Amino acid sequence: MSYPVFAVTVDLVVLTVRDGELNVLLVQRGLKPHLGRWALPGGFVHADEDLTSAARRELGEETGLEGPGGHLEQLGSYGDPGRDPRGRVVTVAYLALLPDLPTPIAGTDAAEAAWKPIGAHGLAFDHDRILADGIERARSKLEYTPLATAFCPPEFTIAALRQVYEAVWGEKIDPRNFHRKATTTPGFIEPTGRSTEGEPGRPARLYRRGDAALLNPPILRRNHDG
Amino acid sequence: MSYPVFAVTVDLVVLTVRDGELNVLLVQRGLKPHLGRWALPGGFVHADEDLTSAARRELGEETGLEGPGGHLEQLGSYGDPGRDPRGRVVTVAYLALLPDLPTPIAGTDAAEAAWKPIGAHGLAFDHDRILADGIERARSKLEYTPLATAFCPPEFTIAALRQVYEAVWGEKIDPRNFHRKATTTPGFIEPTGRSTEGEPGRPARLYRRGDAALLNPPILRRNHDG
DNA sequence: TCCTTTTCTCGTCACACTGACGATAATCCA
DNA sequence: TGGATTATCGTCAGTGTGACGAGAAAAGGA
Repeated sequence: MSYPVFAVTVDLVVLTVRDGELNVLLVQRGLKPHLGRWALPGGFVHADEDLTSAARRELGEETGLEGPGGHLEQLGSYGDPGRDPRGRVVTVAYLALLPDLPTPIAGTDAAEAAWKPIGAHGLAFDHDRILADGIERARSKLEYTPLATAFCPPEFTIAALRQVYEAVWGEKIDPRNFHRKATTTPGFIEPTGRSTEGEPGRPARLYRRGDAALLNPPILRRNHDG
Repeated sequence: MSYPVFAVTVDLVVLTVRDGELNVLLVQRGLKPHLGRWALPGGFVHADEDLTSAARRELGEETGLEGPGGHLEQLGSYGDPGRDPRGRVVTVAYLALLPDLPTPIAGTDAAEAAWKPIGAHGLAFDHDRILADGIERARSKLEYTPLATAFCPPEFTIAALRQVYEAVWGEKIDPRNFHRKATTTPGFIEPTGRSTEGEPGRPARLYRRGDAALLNPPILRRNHDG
């Protein structure tokens, strides 16, 4: 039996919230093709490596951290002929949601790595589309899952959680209604008993993520026809 | 630059509703490996072929029909080393939802093709897991999208639409509440003006799918902790 | 024809959830 | 000490939903 030969890569859409804004991890390519252009971090899947393991390895190489917290899931595969001038390359994209981390480190084949606000970048390959798909997946998952906590450190305030929603969705949310929603949705968050100190305003109680896999009822965006 | 070499296949989770039961299209393998075992239909991606095009081609070869109606979307990729004894094979799984069709035709490399009720099959490769993922995707999508109409012919009654939900979710739904929900959710279905004839009971109005991409508000299952 | 059965369609009611917003509590800072 | 700031709790009207009653419109049998 004969069949076409492919190369397989993983590419990562790594999202975090910095200063109330949704950011994506990009690398400046240090190799051809698209040398010097910004792209999603990624690389070839090794010969005896699981797809998810490859994604985790790349994530560790690019961020230097895969510690507790955070979230990694498969986003989808992209394999148009001609998407990579080197030949027939199928990429399996993964979506990672991380709490705000120190500055990323450049990988071996990247000249530079940096957090960038989401928006119009002219990324290499078909990475603009992959990024758009990842953002839409994140926006959607915040509605039905407790994944917003993946953007937060292990202990967080309800206000910090609300700011995650506001950053990812790009819309303001009433703090009082969100507080009620977060505290009454079963399994979403659990109180730790501790509170913040030294911050302006009334101290806020600290929570950790709950054990629910789905939010019931969900937290729905106002208007999204997409 | 050197990197590992892969083969890429597409596999299809083709679902339909027959006699009030959710069915999946399976083929009996006519080639090694796993000769004689049931498996999801699929095949290798051609040298100059888009992933989605490959999925559509395989769907046409297996069902003999890709006419109007129905739905096809990418489900996910599976690439564990060792999932295929022939070597390193990554498969891109697609989910297809179709109205009840005539008996499928066996493809070139399949001994037989048949609709089977979903349940415990000992499928070839990792197809049991892919099938489970596809079913869960379908169940979830029925909540937030008008995709239940993909299981129906171009014109259908509200009762037929409700039976799709009941078959996919495996739970009974109150006909009166579902009727209210289906008729008041904007963009879900549109009346055609026609009605059924010759069936027992009061004639039912016929509808066609609306133009909404998302159901707002969604139609939520009762209890699903998954 | 008349009655029963079947299924569709419309209504009602209580309850839960949500958005809008007021009010109070608890801290920091000048 | 007083003002600014933020967190937390309450209230209330509007909306959506589950449970259920009841009428409408056909087929089929006595």
